[in-house]
Amino acid sequence: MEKKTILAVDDEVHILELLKYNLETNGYTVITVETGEAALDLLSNEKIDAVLLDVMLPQIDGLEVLRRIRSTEKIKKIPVILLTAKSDEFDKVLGLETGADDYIAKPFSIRELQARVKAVLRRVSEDETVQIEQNFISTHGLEIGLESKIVKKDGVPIEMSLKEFELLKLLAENPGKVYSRDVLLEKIWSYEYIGETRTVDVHIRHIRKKIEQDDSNPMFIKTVRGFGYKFRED
Amino acid sequence: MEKKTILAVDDEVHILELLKYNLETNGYTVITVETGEAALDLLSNEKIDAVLLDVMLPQIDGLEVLRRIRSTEKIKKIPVILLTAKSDEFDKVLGLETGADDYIAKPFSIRELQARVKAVLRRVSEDETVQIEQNFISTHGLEIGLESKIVKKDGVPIEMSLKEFELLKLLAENPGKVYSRDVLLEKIWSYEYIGETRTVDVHIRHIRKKIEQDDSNPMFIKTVRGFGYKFRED
DNA sequence: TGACTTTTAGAAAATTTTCTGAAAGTCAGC
DNA sequence: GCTGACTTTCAGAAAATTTTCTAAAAGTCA
Repeated sequence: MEKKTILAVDDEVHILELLKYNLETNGYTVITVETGEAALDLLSNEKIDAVLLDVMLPQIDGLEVLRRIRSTEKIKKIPVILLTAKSDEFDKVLGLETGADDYIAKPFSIRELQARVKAVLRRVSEDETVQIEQNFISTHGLEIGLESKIVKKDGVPIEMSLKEFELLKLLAENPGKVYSRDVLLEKIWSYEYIGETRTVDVHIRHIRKKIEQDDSNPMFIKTVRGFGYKFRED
Repeated sequence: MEKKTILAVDDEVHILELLKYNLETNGYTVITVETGEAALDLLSNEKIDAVLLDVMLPQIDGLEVLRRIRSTEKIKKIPVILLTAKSDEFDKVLGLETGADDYIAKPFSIRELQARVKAVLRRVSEDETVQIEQNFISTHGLEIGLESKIVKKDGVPIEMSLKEFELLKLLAENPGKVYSRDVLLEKIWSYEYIGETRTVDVHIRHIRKKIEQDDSNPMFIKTVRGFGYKFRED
Protein backbone atom coordinates (compact mmCIF):
# COMPACT_ATOMS: atom_id res chain seq x y z
CA MET A 1 0.00 0.00 0.00
CA GLU A 2 1.37 3.35 -0.97
CA LYS A 3 1.61 5.96 1.72
CA LYS A 4 -1.48 8.12 2.10
CA THR A 5 -1.19 11.84 2.46
CA ILE A 6 -3.32 13.66 5.02
CA LEU A 7 -3.77 17.41 5.08
CA ALA A 8 -4.34 18.81 8.55
CA VAL A 9 -5.79 22.29 8.89
CA ASP A 10 -5.91 24.05 12.24
CA ASP A 11 -4.85 27.42 13.54
CA GLU A 12 -3.48 25.99 16.74
CA VAL A 13 0.05 24.82 16.14
CA HIS A 14 0.09 22.37 19.01
CA ILE A 15 -2.92 20.58 17.61
CA LEU A 16 -1.19 20.35 14.26
CA GLU A 17 1.82 18.85 15.96
CA LEU A 18 -0.37 16.34 17.69
CA LEU A 19 -2.04 15.33 14.46
CA LYS A 20 1.19 15.16 12.52
CA TYR A 21 3.02 13.15 15.08
CA ASN A 22 0.33 10.62 15.68
CA LEU A 23 -0.64 10.07 12.10
CA GLU A 24 2.94 9.79 10.89
CA THR A 25 3.44 7.14 13.53
CA ASN A 26 0.64 5.33 11.79
CA GLY A 27 2.40 5.45 8.46
CA TYR A 28 0.74 8.44 6.85
CA THR A 29 2.39 11.45 5.28
CA VAL A 30 1.03 14.57 6.96
CA ILE A 31 1.02 18.09 5.63
CA THR A 32 -0.06 20.83 8.03
CA VAL A 33 -1.36 24.31 7.28
CA GLU A 34 -2.83 26.98 9.50
CA THR A 35 -5.36 28.64 7.25
CA GLY A 36 -8.20 27.74 4.97
CA GLU A 37 -6.62 29.53 2.04
CA ALA A 38 -3.44 27.54 2.34
CA ALA A 39 -5.49 24.37 2.56
CA LEU A 40 -7.43 25.05 -0.63
CA ASP A 41 -4.25 25.99 -2.38
CA LEU A 42 -2.56 22.76 -1.39
CA LEU A 43 -5.56 20.65 -2.27
CA SER A 44 -5.47 21.92 -5.85
CA ASN A 45 -1.81 21.28 -6.29
CA GLU A 46 -0.93 18.21 -4.26
CA LYS A 47 -2.29 14.72 -4.17
CA ILE A 48 -4.19 14.62 -0.88
CA ASP A 49 -6.02 11.52 0.31
CA ALA A 50 -7.92 12.99 3.23
CA VAL A 51 -8.36 16.27 5.09
CA LEU A 52 -8.61 16.95 8.79
CA LEU A 53 -10.29 20.30 9.06
CA ASP A 54 -10.86 22.47 12.09
CA VAL A 55 -14.20 24.25 12.03
CA MET A 56 -12.87 27.36 13.73
CA LEU A 57 -10.38 29.01 11.44
CA PRO A 58 -9.44 32.65 10.94
CA GLN A 59 -10.77 34.28 7.76
CA ILE A 60 -12.24 31.43 5.74
CA ASP A 61 -13.67 29.08 8.32
CA GLY A 62 -13.67 25.32 8.14
CA LEU A 63 -17.22 24.95 6.89
CA GLU A 64 -16.54 27.35 4.08
CA VAL A 65 -13.40 25.47 3.15
CA LEU A 66 -15.43 22.30 3.10
CA ARG A 67 -18.08 23.90 0.94
CA ARG A 68 -15.45 24.97 -1.56
CA ILE A 69 -13.90 21.54 -1.61
CA ARG A 70 -17.26 19.99 -2.36
CA SER A 71 -17.95 22.42 -5.14
CA THR A 72 -14.62 22.02 -6.88
CA GLU A 73 -14.83 19.19 -9.36
CA LYS A 74 -11.26 18.01 -9.10
CA ILE A 75 -11.19 17.65 -5.34
CA LYS A 76 -14.82 17.19 -4.38
CA LYS A 77 -14.43 13.54 -3.52
CA ILE A 78 -11.61 13.89 -1.04
CA PRO A 79 -12.86 12.74 2.36
CA VAL A 80 -12.97 15.43 5.02
CA ILE A 81 -13.07 14.92 8.77
CA LEU A 82 -14.15 17.97 10.72
CA LEU A 83 -12.61 18.87 14.05
CA THR A 84 -15.02 20.69 16.31
CA ALA A 85 -14.00 22.44 19.47
CA LYS A 86 -17.41 22.57 21.08
CA SER A 87 -19.23 19.33 21.14
CA ASP A 88 -22.74 20.66 20.98
CA GLU A 89 -25.22 19.15 18.62
CA PHE A 90 -25.51 22.16 16.42
CA ASP A 91 -21.93 21.96 15.28
CA LYS A 92 -22.20 18.29 14.61
CA VAL A 93 -25.33 18.42 12.53
CA LEU A 94 -24.24 21.45 10.63
CA GLY A 95 -20.92 19.88 9.90
CA LEU A 96 -22.41 16.71 8.56
CA GLU A 97 -24.93 18.46 6.37
CA THR A 98 -22.14 20.38 4.82
CA GLY A 99 -20.83 17.16 3.41
CA ALA A 100 -18.20 16.12 5.90
CA ASP A 101 -17.40 12.44 5.96
CA ASP A 102 -16.93 12.35 9.68
CA TYR A 103 -16.25 14.62 12.59
CA ILE A 104 -14.22 14.46 15.76
CA ALA A 105 -15.08 16.53 18.79
CA LYS A 106 -12.18 17.99 20.72
CA PRO A 107 -10.77 16.93 23.00
CA PHE A 108 -10.36 13.67 21.17
CA SER A 109 -8.30 10.63 21.94
CA ILE A 110 -5.47 9.54 19.72
CA ARG A 111 -7.15 6.22 19.20
CA GLU A 112 -10.29 7.85 17.97
CA LEU A 113 -8.36 10.03 15.59
CA GLN A 114 -6.46 7.14 14.12
CA ALA A 115 -9.51 4.98 13.85
CA ARG A 116 -11.58 7.59 12.08
CA VAL A 117 -8.89 8.50 9.61
CA LYS A 118 -8.40 4.87 8.83
CA ALA A 119 -12.13 4.33 8.43
CA VAL A 120 -12.56 7.25 6.10
CA LEU A 121 -9.67 6.17 3.90
CA ARG A 122 -10.98 2.67 3.80
CA ARG A 123 -14.37 3.81 2.66
CA VAL A 124 -12.81 5.70 -0.20
CA SER A 125 -10.68 2.82 -1.34
CA GLU A 126 -13.72 0.58 -1.12
CA ASP A 127 -15.62 2.98 -3.30
CA GLU A 128 -12.85 2.82 -5.87
CA THR A 129 -12.78 -0.91 -6.03
CA VAL A 130 -16.50 -1.44 -5.82
CA GLN A 131 -17.01 -1.20 -9.53
CA ILE A 132 -14.60 -3.99 -10.21
CA GLU A 133 -14.92 -6.17 -7.20
CA GLN A 134 -18.03 -7.78 -5.87
CA ASN A 135 -20.16 -5.56 -3.74
CA PHE A 136 -22.03 -8.32 -2.07
CA ILE A 137 -21.26 -11.46 -0.19
CA SER A 138 -23.27 -14.48 -1.14
CA THR A 139 -23.23 -17.83 0.55
CA HIS A 140 -25.75 -20.59 1.02
CA GLY A 141 -28.75 -18.50 0.10
CA LEU A 142 -27.63 -15.54 2.16
CA GLU A 143 -26.82 -12.36 0.28
CA ILE A 144 -25.27 -9.36 1.96
CA GLY A 145 -25.27 -6.21 -0.12
CA LEU A 146 -22.26 -4.29 1.09
CA GLU A 147 -23.26 -1.18 -0.80
CA SER A 148 -27.01 -1.42 -0.68
CA LYS A 149 -26.94 -2.53 2.95
CA ILE A 150 -29.59 -5.05 2.08
CA VAL A 151 -29.56 -8.60 3.30
CA LYS A 152 -31.50 -11.28 1.46
CA LYS A 153 -32.24 -14.80 2.52
CA ASP A 154 -33.13 -17.02 -0.44
CA GLY A 155 -33.95 -13.92 -2.38
CA VAL A 156 -36.24 -12.51 0.30
CA PRO A 157 -35.13 -9.16 1.68
CA ILE A 158 -34.58 -9.06 5.43
CA GLU A 159 -34.64 -5.92 7.50
CA MET A 160 -31.46 -5.33 9.45
CA SER A 161 -30.69 -2.59 11.88
CA LEU A 162 -27.42 -0.71 11.63
CA LYS A 163 -25.56 -2.61 14.31
CA GLU A 164 -26.91 -5.91 13.11
CA PHE A 165 -25.80 -5.20 9.59
CA GLU A 166 -22.32 -4.10 10.56
CA LEU A 167 -21.88 -7.08 12.80
CA LEU A 168 -23.03 -9.50 10.16
CA LYS A 169 -20.92 -7.79 7.54
CA LEU A 170 -17.73 -7.87 9.58
CA LEU A 171 -18.15 -11.53 10.42
CA ALA A 172 -19.11 -12.49 6.89
CA GLU A 173 -16.18 -10.64 5.40
CA ASN A 174 -13.84 -12.80 7.39
CA PRO A 175 -15.37 -16.23 7.39
CA GLY A 176 -13.83 -18.64 9.82
CA LYS A 177 -12.08 -15.97 11.82
CA VAL A 178 -13.16 -15.88 15.43
CA TYR A 179 -13.89 -12.45 16.85
CA SER A 180 -13.99 -11.98 20.58
CA ARG A 181 -16.74 -9.86 22.06
CA ASP A 182 -14.17 -7.26 23.01
CA VAL A 183 -12.86 -6.94 19.50
CA LEU A 184 -16.37 -6.74 18.09
CA LEU A 185 -17.27 -4.02 20.57
CA GLU A 186 -14.27 -2.02 19.55
CA LYS A 187 -14.75 -2.53 15.83
CA ILE A 188 -18.49 -2.08 15.53
CA TRP A 189 -19.34 0.03 18.49
CA SER A 190 -17.47 3.28 18.84
CA TYR A 191 -13.85 3.42 19.83
CA GLU A 192 -14.76 5.29 22.94
CA TYR A 193 -17.64 3.15 23.90
CA ILE A 194 -17.29 1.14 27.03
CA GLY A 195 -20.02 -1.40 27.05
CA GLU A 196 -21.16 -4.74 28.25
CA THR A 197 -19.98 -7.69 26.31
CA ARG A 198 -23.46 -9.17 26.61
CA THR A 199 -24.58 -6.54 24.18
CA VAL A 200 -22.85 -8.44 21.44
CA ASP A 201 -24.70 -11.63 22.36
CA VAL A 202 -28.04 -9.95 22.06
CA HIS A 203 -27.28 -8.54 18.67
CA ILE A 204 -26.02 -11.87 17.46
CA ARG A 205 -29.27 -13.35 18.66
CA HIS A 206 -31.29 -10.81 16.72
CA ILE A 207 -29.35 -11.54 13.58
CA ARG A 208 -29.74 -15.25 14.04
CA LYS A 209 -33.46 -14.89 14.55
CA LYS A 210 -33.61 -13.22 11.17
CA ILE A 211 -31.33 -15.34 9.06
CA GLU A 212 -31.02 -18.74 10.66
CA GLN A 213 -33.31 -21.62 9.86
CA ASP A 214 -32.67 -23.62 12.94
CA ASP A 215 -31.92 -21.56 16.02
CA SER A 216 -30.30 -24.37 17.91
CA ASN A 217 -27.93 -25.14 15.09
CA PRO A 218 -26.97 -21.92 13.37
CA MET A 219 -25.49 -22.34 9.93
CA PHE A 220 -24.11 -18.85 9.46
CA ILE A 221 -22.91 -17.40 12.73
CA LYS A 222 -21.27 -19.94 14.97
CA THR A 223 -20.59 -19.55 18.66
CA VAL A 224 -17.06 -20.44 19.64
CA ARG A 225 -17.36 -20.97 23.32
CA GLY A 226 -14.81 -19.15 25.38
CA PHE A 227 -13.64 -17.12 22.40
CA GLY A 228 -16.49 -15.37 20.62
CA TYR A 229 -18.25 -15.74 17.29
CA LYS A 230 -17.34 -16.51 13.73
CA PHE A 231 -19.01 -16.77 10.35
CA ARG A 232 -19.24 -20.11 8.61
CA GLU A 233 -16.29 -21.20 6.60
CA ASP A 234 -16.88 -23.33 3.56
CA MET B 1 -3.48 -16.72 29.87
CA GLU B 2 -0.40 -15.51 31.59
CA LYS B 3 -0.88 -12.80 34.15
CA LYS B 4 -0.03 -9.32 32.92
CA THR B 5 1.81 -6.83 35.06
CA ILE B 6 0.68 -3.22 35.18
CA LEU B 7 2.78 -0.45 36.62
CA ALA B 8 0.72 2.37 38.13
CA VAL B 9 2.42 5.68 38.80
CA ASP B 10 0.70 8.38 40.82
CA ASP B 11 1.65 10.55 43.76
CA GLU B 12 -1.71 10.16 45.41
CA VAL B 13 -1.73 6.99 47.40
CA HIS B 14 -5.47 6.58 47.38
CA ILE B 15 -5.51 6.64 43.60
CA LEU B 16 -2.85 3.97 43.58
CA GLU B 17 -4.94 1.87 45.90
CA LEU B 18 -7.94 2.31 43.70
CA LEU B 19 -6.00 1.27 40.62
CA LYS B 20 -4.36 -1.63 42.35
CA TYR B 21 -7.51 -2.97 43.85
CA ASN B 22 -9.57 -2.76 40.69
CA LEU B 23 -7.00 -4.10 38.32
CA GLU B 24 -6.03 -6.96 40.58
CA THR B 25 -9.68 -7.92 40.69
CA ASN B 26 -9.40 -8.20 36.94
CA GLY B 27 -6.53 -10.62 37.16
CA TYR B 28 -3.58 -8.34 36.65
CA THR B 29 -0.52 -8.03 38.79
CA VAL B 30 -0.20 -4.40 39.81
CA ILE B 31 2.94 -2.65 40.96
CA THR B 32 2.50 0.85 42.29
CA VAL B 33 5.07 3.61 42.66
CA GLU B 34 4.73 7.25 43.62
CA THR B 35 7.45 8.89 41.60
CA GLY B 36 8.70 9.00 38.04
CA GLU B 37 12.16 7.94 39.12
CA ALA B 38 10.87 4.83 40.77
CA ALA B 39 8.77 4.08 37.69
CA LEU B 40 11.72 4.31 35.30
CA ASP B 41 13.80 2.22 37.62
CA LEU B 42 11.18 -0.50 37.76
CA LEU B 43 10.60 -0.46 34.04
CA SER B 44 14.24 -1.24 33.40
CA ASN B 45 14.36 -4.08 35.83
CA GLU B 46 10.98 -5.76 35.81
CA LYS B 47 8.82 -7.19 33.09
CA ILE B 48 6.01 -4.64 32.76
CA ASP B 49 3.21 -5.08 30.25
CA ALA B 50 1.57 -1.67 30.52
CA VAL B 51 1.93 1.58 32.42
CA LEU B 52 -0.71 3.83 33.94
CA LEU B 53 0.97 7.17 34.30
CA ASP B 54 -0.28 10.28 36.05
CA VAL B 55 0.71 13.47 34.26
CA MET B 56 1.21 15.47 37.43
CA LEU B 57 4.08 14.02 39.37
CA PRO B 58 6.61 15.63 41.70
CA GLN B 59 10.09 16.11 40.26
CA ILE B 60 10.05 14.23 36.96
CA ASP B 61 6.50 14.70 35.63
CA GLY B 62 4.51 12.12 33.74
CA LEU B 63 5.21 13.51 30.30
CA GLU B 64 8.93 13.43 30.94
CA VAL B 65 8.69 9.87 32.17
CA LEU B 66 6.82 8.98 29.00
CA ARG B 67 9.43 10.69 26.88
CA ARG B 68 12.16 8.69 28.54
CA ILE B 69 10.26 5.48 28.10
CA ARG B 70 9.86 6.17 24.40
CA SER B 71 13.52 6.97 23.98
CA THR B 72 14.80 3.90 25.78
CA GLU B 73 15.17 1.07 23.33
CA LYS B 74 14.41 -1.75 25.71
CA ILE B 75 11.12 -0.37 26.98
CA LYS B 76 9.95 1.97 24.21
CA LYS B 77 7.15 -0.30 23.07
CA ILE B 78 5.42 -0.72 26.40
CA PRO B 79 1.93 0.77 26.12
CA VAL B 80 1.33 3.81 28.30
CA ILE B 81 -2.02 5.21 29.37
CA LEU B 82 -1.87 8.75 30.71
CA LEU B 83 -4.02 9.84 33.62
CA THR B 84 -4.90 13.51 33.60
CA ALA B 85 -6.53 15.32 36.48
CA LYS B 86 -8.19 18.40 35.07
CA SER B 87 -9.82 18.52 31.71
CA ASP B 88 -7.74 21.49 30.63
CA GLU B 89 -4.75 19.38 31.49
CA PHE B 90 -6.31 16.79 29.24
CA ASP B 91 -6.54 19.33 26.43
CA LYS B 92 -2.97 20.34 26.95
CA VAL B 93 -1.75 16.79 26.87
CA LEU B 94 -3.66 16.15 23.68
CA GLY B 95 -1.76 18.93 22.01
CA LEU B 96 1.61 17.41 22.75
CA GLU B 97 3.61 14.82 20.96
CA THR B 98 3.50 12.50 23.88
CA GLY B 99 3.28 9.17 22.21
CA ALA B 100 0.82 7.88 24.74
CA ASP B 101 -1.33 4.97 23.68
CA ASP B 102 -4.43 6.26 25.35
CA TYR B 103 -5.65 8.77 27.88
CA ILE B 104 -8.03 8.67 30.78
CA ALA B 105 -9.33 11.87 32.33
CA LYS B 106 -9.89 11.87 36.07
CA PRO B 107 -12.25 11.24 37.58
CA PHE B 108 -12.59 8.06 35.58
CA SER B 109 -14.97 5.20 35.96
CA ILE B 110 -13.63 1.83 36.97
CA ARG B 111 -15.22 0.31 33.95
CA GLU B 112 -13.50 2.71 31.64
CA LEU B 113 -10.19 2.06 33.31
CA GLN B 114 -10.58 -1.67 32.94
CA ALA B 115 -11.75 -1.43 29.37
CA ARG B 116 -8.87 0.75 28.29
CA VAL B 117 -6.24 -1.33 29.98
CA LYS B 118 -7.67 -4.41 28.39
CA ALA B 119 -7.85 -2.79 24.98
CA VAL B 120 -4.29 -1.53 25.11
CA LEU B 121 -2.96 -4.93 26.11
CA ARG B 122 -4.96 -6.64 23.42
CA ARG B 123 -3.60 -4.34 20.74
CA VAL B 124 -0.07 -5.17 21.78
CA SER B 125 -0.69 -8.87 21.66
CA GLU B 126 -2.38 -8.51 18.29
CA ASP B 127 0.66 -6.71 16.98
CA GLU B 128 2.83 -9.53 18.20
CA THR B 129 0.83 -12.23 16.56
CA VAL B 130 0.55 -10.33 13.32
CA GLN B 131 4.27 -10.54 12.88
CA ILE B 132 4.17 -14.28 13.02
CA GLU B 133 1.70 -14.08 10.14
CA GLN B 134 0.94 -17.70 10.50
CA ASN B 135 -2.65 -18.77 10.59
CA PHE B 136 -2.15 -22.35 11.47
CA ILE B 137 0.29 -24.90 12.72
CA SER B 138 0.41 -28.08 10.72
CA THR B 139 2.20 -31.32 11.47
CA HIS B 140 1.59 -34.97 10.67
CA GLY B 141 -2.01 -34.52 9.69
CA LEU B 142 -2.78 -32.26 12.62
CA GLU B 143 -3.78 -28.71 11.82
CA ILE B 144 -4.31 -26.02 14.42
CA GLY B 145 -6.14 -22.97 13.11
CA LEU B 146 -4.99 -20.04 15.19
CA GLU B 147 -7.64 -17.66 13.90
CA SER B 148 -10.49 -20.05 13.42
CA LYS B 149 -9.70 -21.89 16.66
CA ILE B 150 -10.33 -25.08 14.79
CA VAL B 151 -8.25 -28.19 15.09
CA LYS B 152 -8.30 -30.69 12.26
CA LYS B 153 -7.04 -34.20 12.23
CA ASP B 154 -6.44 -35.49 8.70
CA GLY B 155 -8.80 -32.83 7.47
CA VAL B 156 -11.55 -33.72 9.92
CA PRO B 157 -12.56 -30.87 12.26
CA ILE B 158 -12.30 -31.62 15.95
CA GLU B 159 -14.10 -29.69 18.64
CA MET B 160 -11.80 -28.23 21.28
CA SER B 161 -12.72 -26.35 24.39
CA LEU B 162 -10.97 -23.14 25.37
CA LYS B 163 -8.44 -24.64 27.73
CA GLU B 164 -7.81 -27.60 25.50
CA PHE B 165 -7.13 -25.37 22.57
CA GLU B 166 -4.76 -23.08 24.40
CA LEU B 167 -2.91 -25.98 25.91
CA LEU B 168 -2.50 -27.72 22.57
CA LYS B 169 -1.52 -24.49 20.89
CA LEU B 170 1.14 -23.66 23.45
CA LEU B 171 2.68 -27.11 23.27
CA ALA B 172 2.52 -27.27 19.49
CA GLU B 173 4.10 -23.87 19.14
CA ASN B 174 7.15 -25.13 20.94
CA PRO B 175 7.66 -28.71 19.83
CA GLY B 176 10.14 -30.66 21.89
CA LYS B 177 10.06 -28.24 24.76
CA VAL B 178 9.00 -29.83 28.01
CA TYR B 179 6.47 -27.87 30.04
CA SER B 180 6.03 -28.69 33.68
CA ARG B 181 2.53 -28.66 35.07
CA ASP B 182 3.40 -25.58 37.08
CA VAL B 183 4.46 -23.67 34.02
CA LEU B 184 1.39 -24.74 32.10
CA LEU B 185 -0.82 -23.72 34.99
CA GLU B 186 0.80 -20.33 35.06
CA LYS B 187 0.75 -19.76 31.34
CA ILE B 188 -2.71 -20.99 30.59
CA TRP B 189 -4.50 -20.78 33.88
CA SER B 190 -2.50 -17.86 35.22
CA TYR B 191 -2.50 -18.79 38.83
CA GLU B 192 0.25 -19.85 41.12
CA TYR B 193 -1.31 -22.89 42.53
CA ILE B 194 0.31 -24.24 45.62
CA GLY B 195 0.12 -27.96 45.91
CA GLU B 196 -1.08 -30.80 43.80
CA THR B 197 -3.41 -30.51 40.89
CA ARG B 198 -4.29 -33.00 38.27
CA THR B 199 -6.05 -30.40 36.23
CA VAL B 200 -3.40 -30.33 33.57
CA ASP B 201 -3.39 -34.10 33.29
CA VAL B 202 -7.10 -34.20 32.80
CA HIS B 203 -6.97 -31.67 30.03
CA ILE B 204 -4.09 -33.44 28.34
CA ARG B 205 -6.13 -36.60 28.51
CA HIS B 206 -9.08 -34.91 26.86
CA ILE B 207 -6.89 -33.59 24.09
CA ARG B 208 -5.30 -36.97 23.54
CA LYS B 209 -8.67 -38.62 23.38
CA LYS B 210 -9.53 -36.28 20.55
CA ILE B 211 -6.37 -36.26 18.48
CA GLU B 212 -4.38 -39.37 19.23
CA GLN B 213 -4.75 -42.57 17.26
CA ASP B 214 -3.28 -44.89 19.81
CA ASP B 215 -3.90 -43.88 23.38
CA SER B 216 -1.11 -45.93 24.81
CA ASN B 217 1.43 -44.49 22.44
CA PRO B 218 0.63 -40.84 21.84
CA MET B 219 2.25 -39.36 18.76
CA PHE B 220 1.59 -35.69 19.46
CA ILE B 221 1.69 -34.97 23.17
CA LYS B 222 4.31 -36.97 25.00
CA THR B 223 4.49 -37.48 28.74
CA VAL B 224 7.86 -36.76 30.25
CA ARG B 225 7.60 -38.56 33.47
CA GLY B 226 8.50 -36.50 36.51
CA PHE B 227 8.68 -33.31 34.46
CA GLY B 228 5.58 -32.67 32.45
CA TYR B 229 4.54 -32.81 28.81
CA LYS B 230 5.94 -31.90 25.43
CA PHE B 231 4.80 -31.82 21.84
CA ARG B 232 6.43 -34.11 19.31
CA GLU B 233 9.60 -32.92 17.76
CA ASP B 234 10.38 -33.86 14.20
C1' DT C 1 10.23 -58.22 42.93
C1' DG C 2 8.24 -54.96 45.96
C1' DA C 3 7.46 -50.39 47.66
C1' DC C 4 6.84 -46.03 46.20
C1' DT C 5 5.79 -42.34 43.04
C1' DT C 6 3.58 -40.61 39.06
C1' DT C 7 0.24 -40.75 35.54
C1' DT C 8 -4.19 -42.14 33.65
C1' DA C 9 -9.16 -42.87 33.91
C1' DG C 10 -14.15 -42.24 34.72
C1' DA C 11 -17.56 -39.82 36.85
C1' DA C 12 -19.48 -36.34 39.85
C1' DA C 13 -19.41 -31.62 41.40
C1' DA C 14 -18.55 -26.90 40.69
C1' DT C 15 -17.97 -23.15 37.84
C1' DT C 16 -18.23 -20.54 33.74
C1' DT C 17 -20.30 -19.16 29.58
C1' DT C 18 -24.06 -18.61 26.60
C1' DC C 19 -28.88 -18.17 25.64
C1' DT C 20 -33.41 -16.24 26.38
C1' DG C 21 -37.19 -13.19 27.27
C1' DA C 22 -38.37 -9.06 29.15
C1' DA C 23 -37.65 -4.48 30.59
C1' DA C 24 -35.41 -0.13 30.41
C1' DG C 25 -33.09 3.34 27.92
C1' DT C 26 -32.01 6.20 23.49
C1' DC C 27 -32.69 8.55 19.57
C1' DA C 28 -34.66 10.28 15.32
C1' DG C 29 -38.88 11.67 13.07
C1' DC C 30 -43.41 13.45 13.34
C1' DG D 1 -43.24 16.30 23.45
C1' DC D 2 -44.74 11.84 21.78
C1' DT D 3 -44.08 7.53 19.21
C1' DG D 4 -41.91 3.72 17.47
C1' DA D 5 -37.70 1.45 16.21
C1' DC D 6 -33.53 0.21 17.80
C1' DT D 7 -30.14 -0.61 21.37
C1' DT D 8 -28.64 -1.97 25.84
C1' DT D 9 -29.12 -4.01 30.35
C1' DC D 10 -30.68 -7.47 33.41
C1' DA D 11 -31.64 -11.87 35.66
C1' DG D 12 -32.78 -16.63 35.46
C1' DA D 13 -32.27 -20.94 32.82
C1' DA D 14 -29.68 -23.96 30.10
C1' DA D 15 -25.57 -25.76 28.26
C1' DA D 16 -20.86 -26.73 28.24
C1' DT D 17 -16.55 -26.69 30.35
C1' DT D 18 -13.45 -27.09 34.12
C1' DT D 19 -12.11 -28.96 38.38
C1' DT D 20 -12.16 -32.30 41.94
C1' DC D 21 -12.35 -36.89 43.59
C1' DT D 22 -11.30 -41.73 43.94
C1' DA D 23 -9.34 -45.70 42.10
C1' DA D 24 -6.39 -48.10 39.22
C1' DA D 25 -2.54 -48.63 36.07
C1' DA D 26 2.13 -47.75 34.84
C1' DG D 27 6.80 -46.44 35.68
C1' DT D 28 11.04 -46.08 38.77
C1' DC D 29 14.48 -47.62 41.72
C1' DA D 30 16.69 -50.29 45.25
